[in-house]
Amino acid sequence: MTTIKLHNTRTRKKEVFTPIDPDNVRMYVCGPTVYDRAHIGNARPVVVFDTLFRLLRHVYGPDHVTYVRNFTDVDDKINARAAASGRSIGQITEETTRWYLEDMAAIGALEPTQMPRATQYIPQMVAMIEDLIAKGHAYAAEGHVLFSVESYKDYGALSGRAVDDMIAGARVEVAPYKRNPMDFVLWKPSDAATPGWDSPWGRGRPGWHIECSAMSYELLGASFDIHGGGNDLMFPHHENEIAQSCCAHPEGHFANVWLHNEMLQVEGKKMSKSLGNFFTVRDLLDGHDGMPGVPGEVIRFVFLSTHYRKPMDWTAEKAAEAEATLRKWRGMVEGIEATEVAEGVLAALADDLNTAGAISELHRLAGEGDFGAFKASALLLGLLGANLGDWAKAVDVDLSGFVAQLTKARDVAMASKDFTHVDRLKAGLLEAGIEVRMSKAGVELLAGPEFDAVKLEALQ
RNA sequence: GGCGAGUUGGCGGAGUGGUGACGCAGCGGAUUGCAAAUCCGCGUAUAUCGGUUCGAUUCCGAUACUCGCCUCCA
Repeated sequence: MTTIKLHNTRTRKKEVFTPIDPDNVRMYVCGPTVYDRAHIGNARPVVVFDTLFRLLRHVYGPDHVTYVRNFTDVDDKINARAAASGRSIGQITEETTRWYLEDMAAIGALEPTQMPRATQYIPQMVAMIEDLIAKGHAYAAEGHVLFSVESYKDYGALSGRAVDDMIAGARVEVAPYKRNPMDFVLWKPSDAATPGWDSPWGRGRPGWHIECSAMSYELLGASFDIHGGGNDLMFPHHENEIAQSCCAHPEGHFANVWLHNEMLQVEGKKMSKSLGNFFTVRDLLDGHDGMPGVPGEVIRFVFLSTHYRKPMDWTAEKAAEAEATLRKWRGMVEGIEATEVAEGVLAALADDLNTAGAISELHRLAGEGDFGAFKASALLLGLLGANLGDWAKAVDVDLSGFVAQLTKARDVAMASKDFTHVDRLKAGLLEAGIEVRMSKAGVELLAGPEFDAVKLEALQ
Protein backbone atom coordinates (compact mmCIF):
# COMPACT_ATOMS: atom_id res chain seq x y z
CA MET A 1 0.00 0.00 0.00
CA THR A 2 1.16 3.50 -0.79
CA THR A 3 2.68 5.32 2.16
CA ILE A 4 1.25 8.80 2.49
CA LYS A 5 3.24 11.49 4.26
CA LEU A 6 1.63 14.70 5.42
CA HIS A 7 2.98 17.82 7.08
CA ASN A 8 1.22 18.02 10.42
CA THR A 9 0.84 21.57 11.69
CA ARG A 10 0.45 20.23 15.21
CA THR A 11 3.95 18.74 15.25
CA ARG A 12 5.42 20.93 12.48
CA LYS A 13 6.82 17.84 10.86
CA LYS A 14 6.17 15.72 7.86
CA GLU A 15 4.86 12.42 9.20
CA VAL A 16 3.79 9.07 7.84
CA PHE A 17 0.01 9.06 7.77
CA THR A 18 -1.51 6.14 9.65
CA PRO A 19 -5.30 6.15 9.77
CA ILE A 20 -7.09 5.25 12.99
CA ASP A 21 -9.26 2.89 10.95
CA PRO A 22 -8.13 2.13 7.38
CA ASP A 23 -11.67 1.02 6.62
CA ASN A 24 -12.95 4.48 7.41
CA VAL A 25 -10.43 7.28 7.00
CA ARG A 26 -12.02 10.44 8.37
CA MET A 27 -11.34 14.02 7.33
CA TYR A 28 -13.00 17.26 8.35
CA VAL A 29 -12.50 20.51 6.47
CA CYS A 30 -13.89 23.87 7.51
CA GLY A 31 -16.37 24.98 4.90
CA PRO A 32 -17.75 28.38 3.96
CA THR A 33 -19.93 30.81 5.82
CA VAL A 34 -22.68 31.18 3.28
CA TYR A 35 -23.41 34.84 2.79
CA ASP A 36 -21.83 35.57 -0.60
CA ARG A 37 -20.16 34.04 -3.66
CA ALA A 38 -16.94 32.20 -2.90
CA HIS A 39 -13.95 34.18 -4.01
CA ILE A 40 -10.92 32.63 -5.63
CA GLY A 41 -9.08 32.42 -2.31
CA ASN A 42 -11.89 30.34 -0.87
CA ALA A 43 -11.37 27.89 -3.69
CA ARG A 44 -7.80 27.00 -2.78
CA PRO A 45 -8.54 24.80 0.25
CA VAL A 46 -11.38 23.23 -1.71
CA VAL A 47 -8.99 22.11 -4.45
CA VAL A 48 -6.27 21.13 -1.98
CA PHE A 49 -8.50 18.93 0.13
CA ASP A 50 -10.36 17.61 -2.88
CA THR A 51 -7.02 16.36 -4.14
CA LEU A 52 -6.28 14.77 -0.78
CA PHE A 53 -9.74 13.21 -0.79
CA ARG A 54 -9.03 11.72 -4.22
CA LEU A 55 -5.66 10.42 -3.06
CA LEU A 56 -7.14 8.83 0.06
CA ARG A 57 -9.89 7.22 -1.98
CA HIS A 58 -7.31 5.88 -4.39
CA VAL A 59 -5.19 4.41 -1.62
CA TYR A 60 -7.85 3.21 0.85
CA GLY A 61 -10.74 2.65 -1.53
CA PRO A 62 -13.59 4.98 -2.48
CA ASP A 63 -15.89 3.54 0.16
CA HIS A 64 -13.38 3.83 2.96
CA VAL A 65 -13.00 7.58 3.22
CA THR A 66 -15.39 9.95 4.95
CA TYR A 67 -14.90 13.59 4.05
CA VAL A 68 -17.00 16.12 5.94
CA ARG A 69 -17.16 19.75 4.96
CA ASN A 70 -19.64 21.97 6.72
CA PHE A 71 -21.73 24.93 5.73
CA THR A 72 -21.83 27.60 8.40
CA ASP A 73 -25.29 29.02 7.86
CA VAL A 74 -25.63 30.89 11.11
CA ASP A 75 -23.35 33.88 11.45
CA ASP A 76 -23.57 37.61 12.01
CA LYS A 77 -22.28 38.28 8.50
CA ILE A 78 -25.33 36.49 7.17
CA ASN A 79 -27.58 38.46 9.48
CA ALA A 80 -26.01 41.69 8.30
CA ARG A 81 -26.44 40.69 4.66
CA ALA A 82 -30.08 39.89 5.26
CA ALA A 83 -30.72 43.20 7.00
CA ALA A 84 -28.96 45.12 4.22
CA SER A 85 -30.70 43.36 1.34
CA GLY A 86 -34.14 42.95 2.84
CA ARG A 87 -34.07 39.28 1.99
CA SER A 88 -34.56 36.46 4.46
CA ILE A 89 -31.66 34.63 6.00
CA GLY A 90 -32.97 31.36 4.60
CA GLN A 91 -33.04 32.74 1.06
CA ILE A 92 -29.49 33.99 1.34
CA THR A 93 -28.02 30.82 2.80
CA GLU A 94 -29.93 28.56 0.41
CA GLU A 95 -28.84 30.54 -2.64
CA THR A 96 -25.25 30.93 -1.52
CA THR A 97 -24.95 27.24 -0.71
CA ARG A 98 -26.16 26.35 -4.19
CA TRP A 99 -23.74 28.81 -5.78
CA TYR A 100 -20.90 27.37 -3.78
CA LEU A 101 -21.58 23.82 -4.92
CA GLU A 102 -21.96 24.91 -8.54
CA ASP A 103 -18.77 26.96 -8.53
CA MET A 104 -16.71 24.26 -6.81
CA ALA A 105 -18.04 21.61 -9.19
CA ALA A 106 -16.92 23.87 -12.03
CA ILE A 107 -13.33 23.61 -10.82
CA GLY A 108 -13.60 19.87 -10.58
CA ALA A 109 -14.15 19.39 -6.84
CA LEU A 110 -15.96 16.23 -5.83
CA GLU A 111 -18.70 16.72 -3.29
CA PRO A 112 -17.64 15.65 0.19
CA THR A 113 -19.24 12.58 1.69
CA GLN A 114 -21.23 14.76 4.06
CA MET A 115 -22.01 18.46 4.06
CA PRO A 116 -23.72 19.27 7.34
CA ARG A 117 -25.30 22.66 7.98
CA ALA A 118 -24.74 24.37 11.29
CA THR A 119 -28.43 25.13 11.79
CA GLN A 120 -29.15 21.40 11.77
CA TYR A 121 -26.89 20.88 14.76
CA ILE A 122 -28.03 23.53 17.22
CA PRO A 123 -29.24 21.01 19.86
CA GLN A 124 -25.90 19.21 19.68
CA MET A 125 -24.08 22.50 20.14
CA VAL A 126 -26.23 23.38 23.15
CA ALA A 127 -25.56 19.97 24.64
CA MET A 128 -21.83 20.37 24.12
CA ILE A 129 -21.87 23.79 25.75
CA GLU A 130 -23.82 22.44 28.71
CA ASP A 131 -21.26 19.69 29.06
CA LEU A 132 -18.39 22.20 28.95
CA ILE A 133 -20.02 24.22 31.72
CA ALA A 134 -20.56 21.07 33.80
CA LYS A 135 -16.91 20.17 33.40
CA GLY A 136 -15.78 23.61 34.44
CA HIS A 137 -14.45 24.73 31.08
CA ALA A 138 -17.13 27.31 30.37
CA TYR A 139 -19.31 29.74 32.25
CA ALA A 140 -22.50 31.66 31.65
CA ALA A 141 -22.49 35.42 32.08
CA GLU A 142 -25.10 37.98 31.08
CA GLY A 143 -26.80 35.72 28.56
CA HIS A 144 -23.47 34.70 27.06
CA VAL A 145 -21.56 31.51 27.56
CA LEU A 146 -17.80 31.80 27.39
CA PHE A 147 -15.06 29.26 27.10
CA SER A 148 -12.43 29.67 29.78
CA VAL A 149 -9.05 29.46 28.05
CA GLU A 150 -7.29 29.08 31.38
CA SER A 151 -9.15 25.82 31.97
CA TYR A 152 -7.34 24.17 29.08
CA LYS A 153 -3.63 23.99 29.65
CA ASP A 154 -2.75 23.34 26.01
CA TYR A 155 -4.59 26.37 24.70
CA GLY A 156 -2.48 27.92 21.94
CA ALA A 157 -0.39 24.83 21.24
CA LEU A 158 -1.40 24.49 17.61
CA SER A 159 -0.46 28.01 16.63
CA GLY A 160 2.45 28.27 19.08
CA ARG A 161 1.04 31.02 21.25
CA ALA A 162 0.87 31.47 24.98
CA VAL A 163 -2.23 33.02 26.48
CA ASP A 164 -0.23 35.73 28.25
CA ASP A 165 1.61 36.76 25.06
CA MET A 166 -1.60 36.96 23.16
CA ILE A 167 -3.20 39.35 25.56
CA ALA A 168 -0.19 41.65 25.53
CA GLY A 169 -0.18 42.99 22.00
CA ALA A 170 -3.37 41.63 20.55
CA ARG A 171 -6.59 43.32 19.87
CA VAL A 172 -8.96 41.26 21.90
CA GLU A 173 -12.50 42.18 22.58
CA VAL A 174 -12.62 43.20 26.18
CA ALA A 175 -15.97 42.65 27.78
CA PRO A 176 -16.91 43.05 31.41
CA TYR A 177 -18.37 39.57 31.59
CA LYS A 178 -15.13 37.89 30.51
CA ARG A 179 -12.94 36.37 33.19
CA ASN A 180 -9.97 36.40 30.84
CA PRO A 181 -9.80 38.68 27.79
CA MET A 182 -8.96 35.67 25.61
CA ASP A 183 -12.11 33.79 26.61
CA PHE A 184 -14.29 33.32 23.56
CA VAL A 185 -18.00 33.11 23.03
CA LEU A 186 -19.79 29.78 22.79
CA TRP A 187 -23.26 31.22 22.92
CA LYS A 188 -24.61 34.74 22.69
CA PRO A 189 -28.02 36.29 23.22
CA SER A 190 -30.22 37.25 20.27
CA ASP A 191 -32.63 40.13 20.19
CA ALA A 192 -36.05 39.78 18.58
CA ALA A 193 -34.75 40.73 15.13
CA THR A 194 -31.89 38.25 15.19
CA PRO A 195 -32.15 34.51 14.62
CA GLY A 196 -32.14 32.61 17.88
CA TRP A 197 -32.86 29.31 19.50
CA ASP A 198 -34.08 28.57 23.01
CA SER A 199 -31.37 27.47 25.37
CA PRO A 200 -30.70 27.17 29.10
CA TRP A 201 -29.19 30.68 28.84
CA GLY A 202 -32.14 32.24 27.07
CA ARG A 203 -32.86 32.77 23.42
CA GLY A 204 -29.61 33.06 21.55
CA ARG A 205 -27.29 31.74 18.87
CA PRO A 206 -24.00 29.92 18.79
CA GLY A 207 -20.68 31.71 18.53
CA TRP A 208 -18.27 30.92 15.73
CA HIS A 209 -16.16 27.74 16.30
CA ILE A 210 -18.61 25.59 18.24
CA GLU A 211 -20.39 24.39 15.10
CA CYS A 212 -17.30 22.64 13.82
CA SER A 213 -16.67 20.95 17.16
CA ALA A 214 -20.25 19.73 17.39
CA MET A 215 -20.53 18.54 13.80
CA SER A 216 -17.15 16.82 13.66
CA TYR A 217 -18.01 14.95 16.85
CA GLU A 218 -21.41 13.89 15.58
CA LEU A 219 -20.16 12.73 12.20
CA LEU A 220 -16.59 11.60 12.82
CA GLY A 221 -16.33 10.95 16.55
CA ALA A 222 -14.09 12.21 19.34
CA SER A 223 -10.97 11.18 17.43
CA PHE A 224 -10.50 11.33 13.70
CA ASP A 225 -7.67 11.48 11.21
CA ILE A 226 -7.36 14.77 9.41
CA HIS A 227 -8.59 18.28 9.99
CA GLY A 228 -7.93 20.87 7.34
CA GLY A 229 -8.43 24.44 6.31
CA GLY A 230 -6.63 27.61 5.33
CA ASN A 231 -3.81 28.71 7.61
CA ASP A 232 -5.75 31.84 8.45
CA LEU A 233 -8.05 29.57 10.42
CA MET A 234 -5.26 28.22 12.58
CA PHE A 235 -5.86 30.96 15.09
CA PRO A 236 -8.31 31.45 16.58
CA HIS A 237 -10.73 29.10 14.85
CA HIS A 238 -8.86 25.82 15.02
CA GLU A 239 -7.31 26.63 18.36
CA ASN A 240 -10.76 27.15 19.76
CA GLU A 241 -12.13 24.03 18.13
CA ILE A 242 -9.39 22.02 19.79
CA ALA A 243 -10.08 23.56 23.18
CA GLN A 244 -13.81 22.89 22.96
CA SER A 245 -13.55 19.40 21.57
CA CYS A 246 -10.74 18.16 23.77
CA CYS A 247 -12.39 19.51 26.92
CA ALA A 248 -15.81 18.14 26.04
CA HIS A 249 -14.39 14.78 24.96
CA PRO A 250 -11.23 14.13 26.94
CA GLU A 251 -11.54 10.46 25.96
CA GLY A 252 -10.63 11.43 22.43
CA HIS A 253 -7.86 13.51 20.98
CA PHE A 254 -9.78 15.29 18.22
CA ALA A 255 -7.77 15.46 14.97
CA ASN A 256 -4.52 13.54 14.62
CA VAL A 257 -3.21 15.46 11.66
CA TRP A 258 -3.76 19.16 11.01
CA LEU A 259 -3.25 20.42 7.50
CA HIS A 260 -3.20 24.07 6.57
CA ASN A 261 -2.88 25.52 3.12
CA GLU A 262 -1.13 28.84 2.51
CA MET A 263 -2.97 31.84 1.22
CA LEU A 264 -3.54 32.98 -2.32
CA GLN A 265 -2.43 36.26 -3.81
CA VAL A 266 -3.38 37.95 -7.06
CA GLU A 267 -0.67 39.35 -9.31
CA GLY A 268 1.70 39.43 -6.35
CA LYS A 269 -0.58 41.22 -3.94
CA LYS A 270 -3.06 40.24 -1.29
CA MET A 271 -6.45 40.08 -2.86
CA SER A 272 -8.64 42.82 -1.51
CA LYS A 273 -11.53 44.89 -2.66
CA SER A 274 -9.60 48.12 -2.16
CA LEU A 275 -6.80 47.02 -4.50
CA GLY A 276 -9.33 46.11 -7.15
CA ASN A 277 -7.92 42.62 -7.54
CA PHE A 278 -10.76 40.87 -5.78
CA PHE A 279 -12.81 38.42 -7.73
CA THR A 280 -15.03 35.45 -7.17
CA VAL A 281 -14.73 32.04 -8.77
CA ARG A 282 -17.80 32.89 -10.78
CA ASP A 283 -16.23 36.14 -12.03
CA LEU A 284 -13.27 34.15 -13.22
CA LEU A 285 -15.37 31.46 -14.88
CA ASP A 286 -17.64 33.92 -16.66
CA GLY A 287 -15.11 36.64 -17.37
CA HIS A 288 -15.02 39.96 -15.57
CA ASP A 289 -13.74 43.52 -15.96
CA GLY A 290 -13.27 43.00 -19.68
CA MET A 291 -11.28 39.81 -19.18
CA PRO A 292 -12.39 36.61 -20.92
CA GLY A 293 -13.63 33.70 -18.83
CA VAL A 294 -11.18 31.14 -17.50
CA PRO A 295 -12.28 27.49 -17.73
CA GLY A 296 -12.66 25.75 -14.38
CA GLU A 297 -10.13 23.12 -15.36
CA VAL A 298 -7.57 25.85 -16.00
CA ILE A 299 -8.23 27.32 -12.56
CA ARG A 300 -7.72 23.90 -11.04
CA PHE A 301 -4.48 23.37 -12.95
CA VAL A 302 -3.08 26.70 -11.80
CA PHE A 303 -3.93 25.86 -8.20
CA LEU A 304 -2.32 22.45 -8.44
CA SER A 305 0.86 23.88 -9.91
CA THR A 306 1.86 25.37 -6.56
CA HIS A 307 2.44 23.28 -3.46
CA TYR A 308 -0.35 23.84 -0.93
CA ARG A 309 1.96 25.04 1.84
CA LYS A 310 3.38 27.85 -0.25
CA PRO A 311 1.71 31.12 -1.03
CA MET A 312 0.13 30.91 -4.45
CA ASP A 313 0.08 33.81 -6.84
CA TRP A 314 -2.83 33.89 -9.26
CA THR A 315 -1.75 35.60 -12.47
CA ALA A 316 -3.31 35.92 -15.89
CA GLU A 317 -0.05 34.64 -17.39
CA LYS A 318 -0.23 31.41 -15.40
CA ALA A 319 -3.80 30.92 -16.50
CA ALA A 320 -2.81 31.36 -20.15
CA GLU A 321 0.06 28.92 -19.81
CA ALA A 322 -2.15 26.38 -18.06
CA GLU A 323 -4.76 26.70 -20.75
CA ALA A 324 -2.23 26.00 -23.50
CA THR A 325 -0.91 22.97 -21.64
CA LEU A 326 -4.34 21.53 -21.02
CA ARG A 327 -5.38 22.10 -24.60
CA LYS A 328 -2.33 20.19 -25.78
CA TRP A 329 -2.91 17.40 -23.26
CA ARG A 330 -6.55 17.06 -24.14
CA GLY A 331 -5.55 16.62 -27.75
CA MET A 332 -3.16 13.86 -26.73
CA VAL A 333 -5.62 11.80 -24.71
CA GLU A 334 -8.55 12.02 -27.08
CA GLY A 335 -9.90 8.52 -27.48
CA ILE A 336 -7.33 7.13 -25.07
CA GLU A 337 -8.44 4.71 -22.38
CA ALA A 338 -7.02 5.37 -18.93
CA THR A 339 -4.92 2.53 -17.56
CA GLU A 340 -3.01 2.56 -14.26
CA VAL A 341 -1.94 5.63 -12.34
CA ALA A 342 1.79 6.15 -12.85
CA GLU A 343 3.98 5.39 -9.86
CA GLY A 344 5.77 8.73 -10.07
CA VAL A 345 2.55 10.71 -9.92
CA LEU A 346 1.26 8.71 -6.99
CA ALA A 347 4.58 9.03 -5.18
CA ALA A 348 4.55 12.80 -5.63
CA LEU A 349 1.02 13.11 -4.31
CA ALA A 350 1.73 10.77 -1.41
CA ASP A 351 4.68 12.98 -0.46
CA ASP A 352 2.73 15.68 1.34
CA LEU A 353 0.50 16.31 -1.64
CA ASN A 354 3.20 17.48 -4.01
CA THR A 355 0.82 18.43 -6.78
CA ALA A 356 3.41 20.52 -8.61
CA GLY A 357 5.71 17.51 -8.66
CA ALA A 358 2.84 15.36 -9.91
CA ILE A 359 2.25 17.77 -12.79
CA SER A 360 5.93 17.53 -13.68
CA GLU A 361 5.50 13.78 -13.83
CA LEU A 362 2.55 14.26 -16.13
CA HIS A 363 4.74 16.29 -18.47
CA ARG A 364 7.25 13.48 -18.41
CA LEU A 365 4.63 10.82 -19.16
CA ALA A 366 3.25 12.91 -21.98
CA GLY A 367 6.73 13.16 -23.45
CA GLU A 368 7.24 9.42 -23.20
CA GLY A 369 3.96 8.74 -24.90
CA ASP A 370 2.47 6.48 -22.22
CA PHE A 371 -0.96 7.99 -22.71
CA GLY A 372 -2.94 5.39 -20.78
CA ALA A 373 -0.98 5.96 -17.59
CA PHE A 374 -0.87 9.65 -18.37
CA LYS A 375 -4.63 9.89 -18.52
CA ALA A 376 -5.20 7.75 -15.43
CA SER A 377 -2.76 9.94 -13.52
CA ALA A 378 -4.33 13.17 -14.71
CA LEU A 379 -7.74 11.87 -13.68
CA LEU A 380 -6.42 11.21 -10.18
CA LEU A 381 -5.61 14.91 -10.00
CA GLY A 382 -9.07 15.75 -11.26
CA LEU A 383 -7.78 16.84 -14.65
CA LEU A 384 -8.68 15.79 -18.21
CA GLY A 385 -11.98 14.26 -17.10
CA ALA A 386 -15.07 14.46 -19.26
CA ASN A 387 -16.72 16.68 -16.65
CA LEU A 388 -14.40 19.64 -17.25
CA GLY A 389 -13.63 19.23 -20.92
CA ASP A 390 -16.25 21.23 -22.80
CA TRP A 391 -14.13 24.35 -23.01
CA ALA A 392 -11.44 22.58 -25.04
CA LYS A 393 -13.74 20.98 -27.59
CA ALA A 394 -12.75 21.95 -31.09
CA VAL A 395 -15.26 24.20 -32.76
CA ASP A 396 -17.34 22.09 -35.06
CA VAL A 397 -17.07 23.85 -38.40
CA ASP A 398 -16.80 22.47 -41.90
CA LEU A 399 -13.58 23.70 -43.44
CA SER A 400 -13.43 21.25 -46.34
CA GLY A 401 -14.24 23.99 -48.85
CA PHE A 402 -11.26 25.99 -47.72
CA VAL A 403 -9.04 22.94 -47.69
CA ALA A 404 -9.92 22.25 -51.33
CA GLN A 405 -9.47 25.88 -52.28
CA LEU A 406 -6.10 26.14 -50.59
CA THR A 407 -4.88 22.83 -51.94
CA LYS A 408 -5.72 23.89 -55.47
CA ALA A 409 -4.13 27.30 -55.10
CA ARG A 410 -1.06 25.68 -53.66
CA ASP A 411 -0.72 23.23 -56.51
CA VAL A 412 -0.92 26.07 -58.97
CA ALA A 413 1.61 28.10 -57.00
CA MET A 414 4.03 25.21 -56.74
CA ALA A 415 4.14 25.14 -60.53
CA SER A 416 4.18 28.89 -61.13
CA LYS A 417 6.31 29.77 -58.10
CA ASP A 418 3.96 32.66 -57.48
CA PHE A 419 2.62 32.24 -53.96
CA THR A 420 0.77 35.53 -53.69
CA HIS A 421 -2.68 33.98 -53.82
CA VAL A 422 -1.80 31.17 -51.42
CA ASP A 423 -0.33 33.58 -48.92
CA ARG A 424 -3.38 35.81 -49.08
CA LEU A 425 -5.66 32.85 -48.46
CA LYS A 426 -3.51 31.62 -45.60
CA ALA A 427 -3.35 35.04 -43.97
CA GLY A 428 -7.13 35.29 -44.08
CA LEU A 429 -7.54 31.91 -42.46
CA LEU A 430 -5.01 32.71 -39.74
CA GLU A 431 -6.79 35.96 -39.10
CA ALA A 432 -10.01 34.00 -38.56
CA GLY A 433 -8.29 31.87 -35.93
CA ILE A 434 -7.71 28.85 -38.16
CA GLU A 435 -4.53 26.88 -37.73
CA VAL A 436 -3.03 26.20 -41.16
CA ARG A 437 -0.82 23.15 -41.66
CA MET A 438 0.67 22.55 -45.07
CA SER A 439 3.02 19.73 -45.86
CA LYS A 440 3.83 17.34 -48.63
CA ALA A 441 0.96 15.21 -47.38
CA GLY A 442 -1.50 17.99 -48.02
CA VAL A 443 -3.38 20.78 -46.34
CA GLU A 444 -4.91 20.56 -42.88
CA LEU A 445 -7.07 23.25 -41.30
CA LEU A 446 -8.07 23.35 -37.63
CA ALA A 447 -10.30 25.82 -35.84
CA GLY A 448 -8.22 27.07 -32.93
CA PRO A 449 -9.23 28.78 -29.69
CA GLU A 450 -9.30 32.18 -31.41
CA PHE A 451 -11.65 30.97 -34.14
CA ASP A 452 -13.87 33.74 -35.44
CA ALA A 453 -16.81 32.56 -37.57
CA VAL A 454 -17.59 36.08 -38.77
CA LYS A 455 -14.11 36.61 -40.18
CA LEU A 456 -14.23 33.20 -41.81
CA GLU A 457 -17.56 34.07 -43.41
CA ALA A 458 -15.99 37.19 -44.89
CA LEU A 459 -13.44 35.04 -46.72
CA GLN A 460 -16.06 33.24 -48.75
C1' G B 1 4.86 43.72 19.53
C1' G B 2 3.64 38.08 19.24
C1' C B 3 3.23 33.68 15.93
C1' G B 4 4.13 31.44 11.27
C1' A B 5 5.58 30.73 6.00
C1' G B 6 8.76 31.86 2.12
C1' U B 7 13.39 33.61 -0.84
C1' U B 8 16.10 28.35 -6.84
C1' G B 9 17.79 30.41 -14.30
C1' G B 10 13.92 35.60 -18.33
C1' C B 11 9.08 33.71 -16.00
C1' G B 12 6.65 29.60 -13.37
C1' G B 13 8.20 25.75 -10.21
C1' A B 14 10.11 20.62 -8.00
C1' G B 15 13.78 17.54 -5.92
C1' U B 16 18.35 16.50 -3.59
C1' G B 17 24.38 16.15 1.88
C1' G B 18 28.26 14.81 -3.61
C1' U B 19 28.90 17.40 -10.96
C1' G B 20 20.77 21.58 -10.33
C1' A B 21 14.19 18.29 -12.67
C1' C B 22 10.20 19.84 -15.50
C1' G B 23 7.02 23.53 -18.11
C1' C B 24 6.72 28.25 -20.71
C1' A B 25 9.41 31.91 -23.20
C1' G B 26 14.09 32.59 -25.92
C1' C B 27 18.19 30.92 -29.24
C1' G B 28 20.23 27.36 -33.09
C1' G B 29 19.10 23.27 -36.44
C1' A B 30 15.84 19.69 -39.22
C1' U B 31 11.30 20.17 -41.84
C1' U B 32 8.35 23.96 -44.94
C1' G B 33 7.74 27.71 -51.31
C1' C B 34 7.41 30.92 -46.55
C1' A B 35 5.06 29.66 -42.15
C1' A B 36 2.47 26.78 -38.45
C1' A B 37 2.74 22.16 -36.08
C1' U B 38 6.36 18.54 -35.00
C1' C B 39 11.32 16.68 -33.98
C1' C B 40 16.63 17.50 -32.34
C1' G B 41 19.97 20.59 -29.64
C1' C B 42 21.17 24.89 -26.40
C1' G B 43 20.68 27.73 -19.94
C1' U B 44 28.26 29.39 -15.60
C1' A B 45 19.94 29.91 -11.29
C1' U B 46 19.53 27.65 -5.36
C1' A B 47 18.81 35.92 -1.19
C1' U B 48 23.33 37.44 2.16
C1' C B 49 26.87 36.12 5.95
C1' G B 50 28.72 32.51 9.15
C1' G B 51 28.83 27.26 11.25
C1' U B 52 28.86 21.69 10.91
C1' U B 53 31.03 18.46 6.97
C1' C B 54 36.00 15.55 2.89
C1' G B 55 31.90 18.07 0.46
C1' A B 56 25.65 22.15 1.46
C1' U B 57 21.34 24.45 -2.78
C1' U B 58 19.94 20.61 0.77
C1' C B 59 21.43 20.48 7.99
C1' C B 60 22.23 24.56 11.98
C1' G B 61 22.55 29.94 13.33
C1' A B 62 22.23 34.97 12.17
C1' U B 63 21.00 39.08 8.53
C1' A B 64 18.04 41.16 4.68
C1' C B 65 13.72 41.18 1.99
C1' U B 66 8.62 39.34 0.85
C1' C B 67 4.06 37.50 2.58
C1' G B 68 0.26 35.79 5.99
C1' C B 69 -2.29 35.43 10.80
C1' C B 70 -3.12 37.88 15.51
C1' U B 71 -8.95 42.57 13.36
C1' C B 72 -15.04 41.87 9.33
C1' C B 73 -12.64 39.88 4.71
C1' A B 74 -9.68 32.93 3.66
